[in-house]
Amino acid sequence: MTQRQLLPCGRPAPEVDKAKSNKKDARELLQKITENLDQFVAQKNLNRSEVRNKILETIVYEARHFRAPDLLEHLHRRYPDVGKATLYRNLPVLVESGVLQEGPTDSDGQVYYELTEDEHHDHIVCMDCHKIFEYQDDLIEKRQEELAAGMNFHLKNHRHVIYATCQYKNKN
Amino acid sequence: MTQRQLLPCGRPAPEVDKAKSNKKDARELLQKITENLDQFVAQKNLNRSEVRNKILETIVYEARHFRAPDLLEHLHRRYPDVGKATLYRNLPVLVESGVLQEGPTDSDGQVYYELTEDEHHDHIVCMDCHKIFEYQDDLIEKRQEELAAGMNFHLKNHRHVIYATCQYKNKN
DNA sequence: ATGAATGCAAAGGTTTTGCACCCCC
DNA sequence: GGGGGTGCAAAACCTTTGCATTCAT
Repeated sequence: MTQRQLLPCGRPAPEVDKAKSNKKDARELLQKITENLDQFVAQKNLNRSEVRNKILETIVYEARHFRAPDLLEHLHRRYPDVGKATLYRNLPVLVESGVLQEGPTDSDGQVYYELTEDEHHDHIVCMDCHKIFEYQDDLIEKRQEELAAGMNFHLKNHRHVIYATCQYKNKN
Repeated sequence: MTQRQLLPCGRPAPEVDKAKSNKKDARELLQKITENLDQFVAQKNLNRSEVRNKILETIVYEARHFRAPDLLEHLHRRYPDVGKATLYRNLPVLVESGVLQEGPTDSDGQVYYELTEDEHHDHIVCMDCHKIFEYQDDLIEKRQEELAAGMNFHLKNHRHVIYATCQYKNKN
């Protein structure tokens, strides 16, 4: 079981930055998800688009775990000329293509997106101090595949969030 | 492992209505969550409020599983004079008090609330036909308690959603 | 040439906030 | 009396949509 810490809004806490660099190298990751997207685009007879690549790039370099408005902000810093409507029109495409998935909501109901190709992890959030930790447990991973199979479903994805209180009593 | 079906928006499918009547009797449930809320209110030195009781009542009788705007609509049908700001101001209180919890998001990212005191269940949603099934699995329930304990967290709650495709190939 | 993708601005919907008033303790 | 709690209206915020234009194939 592994564990590492994120700040409430999903940004990595300072001590996790090292862990972040352990993630797939950004260039490699970007290339992989670009391929995935291209494949989806081809299959659906859509057109390739430069803006979508800018969005992918921004996600990989700035916000692997984000809410739509956050990504919009990052995107505008990198590419001020991209319209927000375009981002909002593309998010569902990225989800459909499997590049993105919805991540956990924080304790205030905000929906996050995250890269599917990034390391898989689940989340445990502290209801007192609102810190978000990541963990990964093979037993649960395995069990839910059995469950889905038992219900005649083909498991595609899942989200597991534990709400709890941690031992550090720093409220808010 | 139990399973029953909800419509995409979380409303019970017709054949589940029977199951719904198996739930805790509404009056009893309302009383219980009212007590829970009262306790929270006392502990936090808040004031009791008639409007909050109206909200609880509406939740129990109209919408045990809802998005904020849905609840607002129900509330206004029962109590047209309650301001929407009041509802939005009270939702976080109800979550903090433990009466409500965030439910699963549907595949379009909408956040739902649900009664904590209602039967516990997790959700499996079909990414093709968007049906939502409920299930409950003791092994996973137990395992995540161990996990939380192992991380020195005190487990309060959790959410587990499986995204999958079901065997019925009825897209949309 | 055709359908997809885009930017802009406007619209739509949801949630929050300021303020005056009221109510609970 | 003081600090919640409330309703109203306005504001803020997020997301979607219409439309004219540009782009990819």
